[in-house]
Amino acid sequence: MSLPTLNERAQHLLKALVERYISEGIPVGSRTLSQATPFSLSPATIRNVMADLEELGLIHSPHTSAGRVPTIQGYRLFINQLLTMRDLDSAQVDIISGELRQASGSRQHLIETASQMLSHLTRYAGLVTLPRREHARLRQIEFIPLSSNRVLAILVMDDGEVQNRVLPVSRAYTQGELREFGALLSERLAGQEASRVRDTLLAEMDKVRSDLNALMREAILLTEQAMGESTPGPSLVVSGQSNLVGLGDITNLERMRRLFEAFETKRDILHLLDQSQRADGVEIFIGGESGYDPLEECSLVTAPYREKGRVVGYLGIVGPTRMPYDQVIPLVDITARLLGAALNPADEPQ
Amino acid sequence: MSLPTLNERAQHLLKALVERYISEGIPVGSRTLSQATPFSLSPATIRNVMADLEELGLIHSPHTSAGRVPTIQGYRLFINQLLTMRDLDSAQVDIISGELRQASGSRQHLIETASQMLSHLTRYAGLVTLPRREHARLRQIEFIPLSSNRVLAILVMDDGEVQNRVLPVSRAYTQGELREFGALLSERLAGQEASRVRDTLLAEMDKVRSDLNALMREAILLTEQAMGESTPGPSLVVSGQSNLVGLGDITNLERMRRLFEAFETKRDILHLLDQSQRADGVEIFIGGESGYDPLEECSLVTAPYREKGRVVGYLGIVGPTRMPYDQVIPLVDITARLLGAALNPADEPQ
DNA sequence: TCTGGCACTCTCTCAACCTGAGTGCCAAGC
DNA sequence: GCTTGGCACTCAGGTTGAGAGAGTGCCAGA
Repeated sequence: MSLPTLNERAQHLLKALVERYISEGIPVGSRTLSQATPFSLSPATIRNVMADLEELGLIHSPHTSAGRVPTIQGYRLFINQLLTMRDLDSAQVDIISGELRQASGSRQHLIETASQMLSHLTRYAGLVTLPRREHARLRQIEFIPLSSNRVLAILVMDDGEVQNRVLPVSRAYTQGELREFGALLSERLAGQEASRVRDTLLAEMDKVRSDLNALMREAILLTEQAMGESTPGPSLVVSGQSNLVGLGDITNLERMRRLFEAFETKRDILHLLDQSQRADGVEIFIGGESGYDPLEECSLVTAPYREKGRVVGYLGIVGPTRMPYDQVIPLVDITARLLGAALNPADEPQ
Repeated sequence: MSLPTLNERAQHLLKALVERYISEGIPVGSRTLSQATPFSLSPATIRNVMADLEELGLIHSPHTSAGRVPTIQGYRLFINQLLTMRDLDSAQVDIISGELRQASGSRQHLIETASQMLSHLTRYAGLVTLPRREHARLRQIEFIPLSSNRVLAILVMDDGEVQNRVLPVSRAYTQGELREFGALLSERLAGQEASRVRDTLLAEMDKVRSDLNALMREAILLTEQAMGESTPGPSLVVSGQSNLVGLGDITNLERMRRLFEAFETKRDILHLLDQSQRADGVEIFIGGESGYDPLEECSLVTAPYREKGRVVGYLGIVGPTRMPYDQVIPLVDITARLLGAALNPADEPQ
């Protein structure tokens, strides 16, 4: 699957062809290309080069008398070697950072805003995964009685995230009892990373099992349960899906249905994003490269975003394979950076 | 806009025609209808009746040599006067109540499950509004310091709902100070309905303004702010949108795009559901009856659901106008009832 | 190695035509 | 007066064939 090496002329022609096809959306013929390129080659010469490119699997004809269209490999070579990025529109950057600043009150809101920015500015579908919480530290745990057999557990994380859950319990507890458990557990667990809390709790149970009274045991179970089902909501925020409806490139209706189904299910796309962590920056899956069938006629442009230097999530867009990569790639890149910046709250400004 | 009254024969024929059209999806001709009806009338006679029905605006021909199709008014009359409901599949009822029981741990999860049930069982899009919280009572307020200029406010409601929000503050507060505010406010406000908390707070401020210290004032503002932006997330849960993609009836691609946009925006659909409160039970908007353009070629079947006897939200489905109402209506109805039952947690079982 | 020329292929569009389905209307029958 | 069979008419949809347009492949010559 390695990309072939091309001489300068072939590179130039492939670049011109892909750019032309991206902007016009119709197969590019030799005549068109001969006019669009500064080499001033005749259409016939160009045809020869195109025949070579076709043999290499970089372009192909939909039919005999149509022009040429880039294949997935053609796009891949174009993006890897030939693409010249467009400068970012500074107005766009201002919009993104402004909106993100406004939303910085709530993590959830921040993620949603980032997703919307991506979809609005690209006119495709925007994706953002919720930031991973495994490195967040526990600050406090509280239990509040709701009724004789239901207790509300509240977990407060160091960064202000709150998780809560109603737990069924086997007997009634007083407010005092529950407050005491909360204080006890908070003391033991505060400052620990959430991902380790479970282990600590289990170890604790082993260590002191004999003199552990039933209440403590129950409290530990409660906490574990509350930690376990971390984020109940969706862990992927999709927006602007409707942008993909009339996109023309996606002709087959059944295929479109499956694409939307994928957006609803979220699981597979999330998995895909999680796997894209090979690269440090923007990563691109063209057409079937992702190996995920519903995205067959789409491209996925993703980037990781960071909190305190650690990658905690991914964002990106899904659009047609025929997409102005030179604009979209920088946009996804900058959005990831700005989201990262917005996630690290500026304590003590000035 | 009042519906015409029909003689028995016309009613019978209209009913047969609508049922036939709903099941087959192609315009119904006089010949077909003559075979399908027990009256044993000749096609010619039926043509006469159909001409009358057309004159009344209940059916119409797509073109000269096609059969007849119900108009919106035809559907309306059919639903209001002619429809005989199908008995509910008891297996379906079991599925719904089972899934809802499993999800009863979290309100959010419950709502999402209900929406998914609706979409799975109808094969259309399911909608559920989040339950209105205005009658929930406040149980407790807490403030937790996050950093020198950010405080986390947590509101716990009587039913176990928790809302939280990071608030920017102008100076650092100690944990003790904040705990004290929380206790004070909790005492004043506990047991009040959330919708009145704001007023109470304002009155309180007026009453004791002179000797109110800066901290108290700030705490009140904090609380108000936290109450104000009640539910930050979406207040409508949509699922199974992708079911509507290949639906055939929705031919126009642009129309479909706008339908999906409507699902994303949510606001207008939410508004529509809120306005459907005239009726006590299931309500149906056929095609353009809703007055909302993106739903032009769709029908909306909704029902309110209750908590403690009070209507707190709406659920329903969006599908094509040509829809098996006899099955969908009972399904929406029972789902609303079961959701209501699941929302009222059975304290002290046995 | 590049170029012009030429035959060839294929899609797309348009118009003409045919068929099948269903209607509207009319006159005859019960 | 309602019902029925008959008949002419209309229209959508499928098929066919011709023509235009675009682009290619290949070849011979510069």
